[in-house]
Amino acid sequence: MNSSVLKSAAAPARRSFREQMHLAREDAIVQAVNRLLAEKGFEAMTVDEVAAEVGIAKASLYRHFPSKEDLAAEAMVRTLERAQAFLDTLDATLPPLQRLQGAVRWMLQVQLQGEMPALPSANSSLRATLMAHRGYMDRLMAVSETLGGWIEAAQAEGLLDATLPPIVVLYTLYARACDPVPGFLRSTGEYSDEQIIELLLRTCFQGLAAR
Amino acid sequence: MNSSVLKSAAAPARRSFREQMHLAREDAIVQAVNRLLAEKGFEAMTVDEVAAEVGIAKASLYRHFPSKEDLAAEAMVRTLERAQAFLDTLDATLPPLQRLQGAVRWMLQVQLQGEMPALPSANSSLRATLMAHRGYMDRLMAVSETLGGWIEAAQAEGLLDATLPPIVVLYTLYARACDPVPGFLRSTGEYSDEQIIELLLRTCFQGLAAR
DNA sequence: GTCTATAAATAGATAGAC
DNA sequence: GTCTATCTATTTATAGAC
Repeated sequence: MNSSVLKSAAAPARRSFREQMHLAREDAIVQAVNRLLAEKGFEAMTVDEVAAEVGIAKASLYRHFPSKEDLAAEAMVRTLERAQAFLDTLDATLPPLQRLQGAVRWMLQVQLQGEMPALPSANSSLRATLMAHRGYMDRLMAVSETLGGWIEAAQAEGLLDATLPPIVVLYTLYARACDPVPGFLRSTGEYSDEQIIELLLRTCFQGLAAR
Repeated sequence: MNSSVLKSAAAPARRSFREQMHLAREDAIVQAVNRLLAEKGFEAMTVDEVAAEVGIAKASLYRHFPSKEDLAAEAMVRTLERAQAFLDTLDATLPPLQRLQGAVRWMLQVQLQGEMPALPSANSSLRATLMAHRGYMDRLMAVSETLGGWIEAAQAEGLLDATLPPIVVLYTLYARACDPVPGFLRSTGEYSDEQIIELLLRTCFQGLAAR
């Protein structure tokens, strides 16, 4: 056997394997960040906790991500990608209003599973980082355009209140991702997660007033 | 003149003056805390910032309050007292549904004025402090009972969705105090505060779906 | 790339003079 | 009661050996 043949055949495979390991590790990191962001928010989450949860040294974390802000931004990006992927499965299979309800249902499920990273509060250091983060903003725009199209379609069909500006509807839907009500309801122990989601969908789309 | 007479006459007045100064200072402290809690939340707010905003040394702050948690708890208590005082002005003057809407309107106004302290996120160190804080819990119960009575009355009148558990309605109303939508809408520059409040009242009570 | 060890900055809280 | 100065713990981030 020619060693150069071996090399040319094995080298790509080994690099691919390494890359997969690398990606798998980064995935574990981002998952831990996601969970901690959901549990306690950006300010209260510490890099030490992330490292401990992943099971690696803190210095190793900084080989993967340059800062705590970038760590959080990456978690946000992954969540937006998950969201877009889910929206794509809904697209064109249902009437627009039901697609919007499906989107809210998904957000509530992810939140109740403890995997929805908390939005940065008004003046967080994270907010500036995110606004300047190209990957984040691009994906946020993509999701917003998908939802925005559904909103206008649902309004055109007369099923969604057409007197509400679409931006108001969009923000109201987004806000379900960090709604404290699901957590409060769960802490009462009175309702299952499925019941909580159905209740929230009703208050969101039908409102509190009698119909 | 008998000095003991002078003393007995003057001493209470001087102590009252001192007490007023004391209360005025504590009020300034709590106001600063309130503003900072609204702006950046408990974790991101630092005691140094509070001291700087009040214009006193940090050590002086700790003569008034034993810890950062107590500082925040006192701000919460004051806000609950303001809320209860406002609710009392509404009581028995309007139908229950309009009283509930008035309560939400008040919360949104206070929030837009930057005076609504942010609720503690799920696992905040503040949460444990608050749950054990007698003054806070008492006032929270009082507000909840007032609102709870109105909710049941509005449901009995058939104006509020009677198929929703009252606790769900109560939590949904409370959540308006930390709703991120008003801030997002304001940042677009498209709407006045009054318009934002009316839009939020509509989405809250009428829902997003067409009627 | 991972680790241990440590820097550098900042947090909450306190000591002690006045 | 207020101040300056400081303590102690914790945080983000890095250096340098392997």
